Amino acid sequence: MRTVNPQRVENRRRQILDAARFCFEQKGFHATSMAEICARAEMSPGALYRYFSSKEEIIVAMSEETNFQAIDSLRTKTEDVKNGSNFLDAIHGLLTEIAATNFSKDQGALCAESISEAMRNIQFANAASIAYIEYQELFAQLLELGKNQGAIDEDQDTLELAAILMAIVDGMVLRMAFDSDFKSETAVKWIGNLFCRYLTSEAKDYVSNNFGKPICIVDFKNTRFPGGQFDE
Amino acid sequence: MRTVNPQRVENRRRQILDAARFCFEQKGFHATSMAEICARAEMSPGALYRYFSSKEEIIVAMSEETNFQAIDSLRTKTEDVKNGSNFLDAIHGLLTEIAATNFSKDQGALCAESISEAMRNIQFANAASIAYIEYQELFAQLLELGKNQGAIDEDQDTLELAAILMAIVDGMVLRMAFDSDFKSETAVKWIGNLFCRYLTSEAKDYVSNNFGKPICIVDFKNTRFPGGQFDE
DNA sequence: AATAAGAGAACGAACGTTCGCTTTTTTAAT
DNA sequence: ATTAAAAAAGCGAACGTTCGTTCTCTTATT
Repeated sequence: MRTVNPQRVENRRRQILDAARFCFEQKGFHATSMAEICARAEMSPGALYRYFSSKEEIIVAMSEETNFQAIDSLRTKTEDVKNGSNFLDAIHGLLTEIAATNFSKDQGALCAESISEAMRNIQFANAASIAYIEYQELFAQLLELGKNQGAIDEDQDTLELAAILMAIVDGMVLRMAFDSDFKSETAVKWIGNLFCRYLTSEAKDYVSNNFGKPICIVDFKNTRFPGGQFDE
Repeated sequence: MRTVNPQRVENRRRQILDAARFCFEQKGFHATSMAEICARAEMSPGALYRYFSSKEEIIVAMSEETNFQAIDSLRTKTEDVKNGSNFLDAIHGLLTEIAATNFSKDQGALCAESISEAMRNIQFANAASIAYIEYQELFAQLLELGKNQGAIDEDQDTLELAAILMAIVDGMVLRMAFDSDFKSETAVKWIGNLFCRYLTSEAKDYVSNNFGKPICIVDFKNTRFPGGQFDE
């Protein structure tokens, strides 16, 4: 009597999710057929359906994975600041990371389709909604730490500010999908620029004193922001 | 010998586009079947296909119509400022209009799906791209007029600023689709808030002097911005 | 009479999923 | 160690459904 091998199951699921992500990024959820995922995963439909019971389940699993990674990264940053790191460093690092993983045509397209999907698919919407709220609350926590360090005005509603900044990042991501002239560097520069406009005058002074540029045109990409340069 | 009646053709196309828009807003492009559009337009497939040769053609036509309307509205606003209207009034009016026509769950969903569609459908992408660039250039013109009125810093790249503001509005629209707690009023308030952060100190003084609030928490919705209140 | 306009059944392709069968692997008895 | 049983794993053709589109026939209009 043969028993299931959990490790093999895990490997197979990994293989399928990787294949699915590859396809979805290039063609989107609906334009990707199961046959294409099977081909990429080097697996027959019969085999694939042993590990996921539907296409929808694959979409949801892949998205949950993405969400989890984003939240995990933000959590790390927040912990760092709790443990004494500089708030502006953390923001800078976060933005760098977001730019690296999300600021591309493919990610923009996937992001757009995820939002469409959330509108039509209740299971997907729930997963996304939970992740969104968790991210927002964590981000608000980080901004709150920014307040403690005197970088953000006391009277800002950090939860709302978090939501707005997230929406802005999304807007940039989507614009990137849509307009190939809209570059990652432009988005990073402007997110830095407008974020700086929400800094306290103390935080602005700190940046100005260190880098000798008026804060209103500070450029995360081309000036040295506390914490160093963008790689590449 | 019977002749084609151009008026009837126009009416029929109108009927189809209205039906399509209704369906697309609720269910999206791909989830809406031709049968549903036919039902809503009270027309058989045979009849419908006399006026549009494919579903794609309907999608493109509907989107072009939307784009044209948005551009036309912006053009009017820009002309007004050219003819001596106050720049901040125009921005306020524009935002009011955008909020009324785009800040809803359905519009957000449609916007997301349009971006997805543009990624996969070259014809759609071209139409959207042309419209986007036209909108951006017009908006930059308007911002340039804002410079002339001393409301925006001389050294701002208005074309880039236009792109960023458009991306931000898109981000809000999409967030609204996704998160039912994210209200139109919140989006309007914050767009106003952050727009104000790009105003010159003269423009800020103008707002402060008239409304006695520090510009950094100015609220387009709850304070009287030059040009009046939001309806409803 | 001629043809535009419309109706609706039917077609055909695409696609997610299933099903019957084969192969591989594990287990346990010899 | 060998082997046979049992079930897991895998394969791929086929199924059933959905849906965009077409085709034929009828009706309306000039």
